[in-house]
Amino acid sequence: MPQNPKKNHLLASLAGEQWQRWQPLLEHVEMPLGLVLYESGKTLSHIYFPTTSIVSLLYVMENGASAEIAVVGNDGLVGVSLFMGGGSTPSRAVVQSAGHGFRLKAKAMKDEFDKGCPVLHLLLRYTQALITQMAQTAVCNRHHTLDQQLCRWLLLSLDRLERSELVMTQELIANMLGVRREGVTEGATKLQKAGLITYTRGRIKVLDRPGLEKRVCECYAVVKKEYDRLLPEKTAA
Amino acid sequence: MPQNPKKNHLLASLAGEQWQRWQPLLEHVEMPLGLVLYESGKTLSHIYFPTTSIVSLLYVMENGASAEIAVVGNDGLVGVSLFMGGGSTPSRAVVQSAGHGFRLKAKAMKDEFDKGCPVLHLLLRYTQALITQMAQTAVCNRHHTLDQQLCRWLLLSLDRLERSELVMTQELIANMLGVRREGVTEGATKLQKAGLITYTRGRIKVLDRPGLEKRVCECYAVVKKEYDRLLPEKTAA
DNA sequence: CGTGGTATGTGCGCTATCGCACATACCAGC
DNA sequence: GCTGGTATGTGCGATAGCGCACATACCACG
Repeated sequence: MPQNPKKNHLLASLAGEQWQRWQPLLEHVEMPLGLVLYESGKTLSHIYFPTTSIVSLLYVMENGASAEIAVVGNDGLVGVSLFMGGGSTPSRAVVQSAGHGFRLKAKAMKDEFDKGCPVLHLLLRYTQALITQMAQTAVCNRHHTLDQQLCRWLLLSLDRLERSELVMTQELIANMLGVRREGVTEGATKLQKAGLITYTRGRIKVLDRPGLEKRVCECYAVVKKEYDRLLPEKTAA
Repeated sequence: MPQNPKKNHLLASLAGEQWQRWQPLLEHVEMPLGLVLYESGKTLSHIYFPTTSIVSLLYVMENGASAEIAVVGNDGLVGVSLFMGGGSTPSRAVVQSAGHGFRLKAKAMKDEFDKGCPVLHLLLRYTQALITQMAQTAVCNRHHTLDQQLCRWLLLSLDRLERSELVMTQELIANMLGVRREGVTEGATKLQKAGLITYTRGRIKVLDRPGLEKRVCECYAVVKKEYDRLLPEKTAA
């Protein structure tokens, strides 16, 4: 049942009276592959809480090339700029793995945030975790090989879904990582030959997660550790 | 007089009663080259407001290589994790250009933040601007040439100082950009030959700022625009 | 059961950057 | 004014990833 908001870890950690207030405001939404939740520079109308979907925050360059800045799944929310005060960002949010989620009207969100301490602190801690993911993306882009980045990306995505299978073409992954499609093919072939994954026409199944973790660069662990530290409720769930 | 806290744009935009409360809490500090304001993972004791110095947030990898995640100067503050709730981050903050600044005790800062709306919103908007800088660093690392990144770095640093001269060896710049020192030498030589800068043993003087802006990638403008949008007080100052 | 479109595999020359090894050039202090 | 240390310039082979051009393979739909 994708209709359960509590599948989102942030929503899951809302308690008592807070939850009573939010529950009626949450609107269940389907999130098909490719749906754009917000466009660069546009004011956000809603804030999204993915449950069974994954959303990429990505920057699209003038020449059309792109690069992913961060991934958001059932661990978080899309649209921090709403409560951070900017109302928009220079990035785009696109559904990268189809599924479901919930959303909250911008105004309702902002009122809630300004009102009070419990949510405020939770949301800010989440934002800090997201900052870490962005920072680490920058580092990884600079220093690590395509193979390592592919592993990082797979693991980050897996952590944000319940399944061990991703519906995702190599072309799409290449857009996210900001590399050539052929490069992803090569990397994926290596992983396949090593028996870590199998994939067929847009479906990647992870067979050996520990194997991926052995190949990934330190960036993955840094991000994971920081999410666990800042959002311990999630780990418990 | 580097003793004037109002040289920092965030402090400058504090008004009336708010400012009255903060002023006595601010401690003037000298910030020599290489000073580490906080270490990866360590709890912050103070929050820093640079006035005439520049601080780099940088991630140091296991193998010792590094990459800059963002630059902070008189436009902002070092230590957002304090009010974001984490208290630490996986990055290090190092003084990259010697100068002065002010600091505030962690506890005082946190109390102020929790207390109230006016500062809270200012600080969050600043944090969002910082997020943009990080995101753009990731993009730039992925897609742009060393030459372009060098221009971006010079411009970002210049914007955060009052002078048009940077005290900075090529070795240091290389650490920030996460590239080889020789690469910086090459890039800098090109800029020198083009008459855009002159430099001698750790001193870079910018002769032709518009020239740099012509060479830089879009990343610089994206970041600048977002800072201006989110922190309009600064532009006025 | 063929057919067209999408997804994946592979080869090849090109370029930016790396890693390393030096050559020079500048400055400070004796 | 020499000398040692730091900063900068340069050359060269190695390589990861790019751009492009195709070859194949799979699936959906008629």
